[in-house]
Amino acid sequence: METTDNDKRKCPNHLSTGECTKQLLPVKDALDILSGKWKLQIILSLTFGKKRFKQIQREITGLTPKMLSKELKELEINELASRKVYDTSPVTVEYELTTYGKTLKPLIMELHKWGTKHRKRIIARGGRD
Amino acid sequence: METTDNDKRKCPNHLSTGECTKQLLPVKDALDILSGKWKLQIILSLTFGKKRFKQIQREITGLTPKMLSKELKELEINELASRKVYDTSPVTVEYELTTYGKTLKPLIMELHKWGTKHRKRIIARGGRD
DNA sequence: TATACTGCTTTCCTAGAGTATACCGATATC
DNA sequence: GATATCGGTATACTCTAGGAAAGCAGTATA
Repeated sequence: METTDNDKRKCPNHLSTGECTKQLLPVKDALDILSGKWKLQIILSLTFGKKRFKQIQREITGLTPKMLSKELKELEINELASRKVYDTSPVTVEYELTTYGKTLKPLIMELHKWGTKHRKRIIARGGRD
Repeated sequence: METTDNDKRKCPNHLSTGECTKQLLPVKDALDILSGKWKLQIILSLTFGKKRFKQIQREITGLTPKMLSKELKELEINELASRKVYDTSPVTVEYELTTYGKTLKPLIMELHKWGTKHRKRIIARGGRD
């Protein structure tokens, strides 16, 4: 399936089609976990420290409890965030990035950096589209 | 709407709710453009050099012409990629990252780096879930 | 008694993301 | 004439991300 005639013909920079496809695999894996409208925003919110459910919801505009709950579950399953329940009065739940979740920081920071420049750009042109 | 009682109460690390929300804005903007299953994969593919339609499709497994066409249009609209048509025999079309599109490289590289580590992790546990 | 807060869950719904398949005109190859 | 390649478009369909709204148990406040 690799190094066929098809394979070597077009990709510049010494990369065959098959090699390019290989380069894409990790990106695909990352995207599987991180894609969607909310996940990276939630993770960014948690990089500032542990947070409660309502607090996260308050910070992220437009985020409904249903989505937040769903996304937090997925983050837990993928071991990016942890959930701690405290047996207090109306129950307190805290979410926090795991050690593994914290490895996403450089990525998030790049996203934030790029987003900041991009935001300036679209504002300079008077809004988007 | 900001600096109310609500505002200062819970966010640790000296960030009020409103400040956290502000930090999230650029990330939201970036996500608006980059989210989805294919866009970042296409951009990564183009960081290796200019490519033709079919070549991109060949590299990215599972990508249908309809989606590719749609995503490329959106990348064009957002000035991340450019499209050049050559008046050859059955017509040649080449896609390339714009200068602006190239500013995404560090982000893509972080994604690739994280994805690589993540991939090892999930493979080590024998698949995901 | 009524209202409001917390941390959710549940139900219902829709827009649009994504898939599958076929087709187009041109040109070239067999 | 049959087939293939290139850069798509058309049609039709599935599926799920995401939104709106209500509810629930427990506490508190009035």
